[in-house]
Amino acid sequence: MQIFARDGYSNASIAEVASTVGLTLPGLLHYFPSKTSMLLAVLELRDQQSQRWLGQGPATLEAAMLAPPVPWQQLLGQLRMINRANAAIPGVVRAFSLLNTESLTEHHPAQEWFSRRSTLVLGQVSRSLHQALERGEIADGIDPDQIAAEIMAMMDGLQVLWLRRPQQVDLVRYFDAYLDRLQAALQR
Amino acid sequence: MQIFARDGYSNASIAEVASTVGLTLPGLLHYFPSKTSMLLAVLELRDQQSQRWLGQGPATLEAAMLAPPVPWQQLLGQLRMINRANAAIPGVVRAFSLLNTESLTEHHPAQEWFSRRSTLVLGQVSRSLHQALERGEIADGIDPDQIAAEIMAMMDGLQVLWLRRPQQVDLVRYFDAYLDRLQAALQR
DNA sequence: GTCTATATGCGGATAGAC
DNA sequence: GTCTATCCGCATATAGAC
Repeated sequence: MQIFARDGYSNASIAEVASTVGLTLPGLLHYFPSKTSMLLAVLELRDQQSQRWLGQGPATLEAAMLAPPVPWQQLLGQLRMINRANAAIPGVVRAFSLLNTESLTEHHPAQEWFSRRSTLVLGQVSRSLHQALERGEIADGIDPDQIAAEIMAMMDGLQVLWLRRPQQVDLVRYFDAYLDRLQAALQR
Repeated sequence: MQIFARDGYSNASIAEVASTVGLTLPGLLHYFPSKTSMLLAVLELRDQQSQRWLGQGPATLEAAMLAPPVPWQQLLGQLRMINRANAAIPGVVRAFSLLNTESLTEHHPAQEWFSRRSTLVLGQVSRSLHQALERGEIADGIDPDQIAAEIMAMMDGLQVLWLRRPQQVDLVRYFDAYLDRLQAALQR
């Protein structure tokens, strides 16, 4: 994770990972047979972490999509908490910001993972808002898909800007301010 | 630009650039003495393009920061137009999205360029809003720096999401919807 | 201005000893 | 389980002929 955070995936050298953990390259490759398998292990680690954050939710991502939607106020609260937690682990955020765009290239081993992640996040937010619409909890004319994409774009975009200018960009305060305004607009 | 758009910078091979334009590698290096110089040429090209978009504005970026701020409504209109233009050139957007995060790594040759770009964009938006505040054109309690970072994060974040899911994410409509709501909130 | 040939280095991965 | 030695490919860049 440290090396991927510093160099991204394709630019990282697993030989350096090996020496960092006090092994030679073949020694490390005994545990992870290829560079790709190392990356997938890191992504899997993140999946486990996410599940811990989201508490006692459904076990698999598919199950989460099938379960009844989370109330929208609660969901936005969860996103605030995730963002807050992210602000304390810039290395992890860095790794995933780099991997996120890097995985836009063809045949990238993390492509599936990020595609899946966006499907999940967009889907969850969209479904929550859709439910709120049906119940008349939020204003008509709201497009759940648009709002969902907006929120995800803001989270990821703010992270990149924060990584570039940590002194000027306050990740927590800025995201909260954005969500405050969004919530006010939705409720109207 | 094509090759950088497909592979990013460090992953791109200038030998492939050479063969794409019908040259051998040394033939290409006759014009661009190094890979880095090619990248800088691409960035410079983008600078020229930006200047054309922003019309008859100040010639240099420094001059733009010293000139009186653009009225905020007009500035947001310019951002809408830039976003609209971007939607027609996914290859360029792709190249710069990849380079943007890639340049977060140390010693990356595009680091300065993107750092400078963020300084400029954040500064311009922030100054416009600051002026509007002084004139009482927008609501008190607005933080110009926060709003500026928000807008830039949204532009860059939406681009990445759009590149990943072009079918689901409508770059123009989503950004306009976001700015509509932001403008309404500012004016209140 | 463009080429062939080459220098040089680093990358991931494997063979096989211990 | 970890090592040394090695293979192989691809990268940027250079030398020097034409």
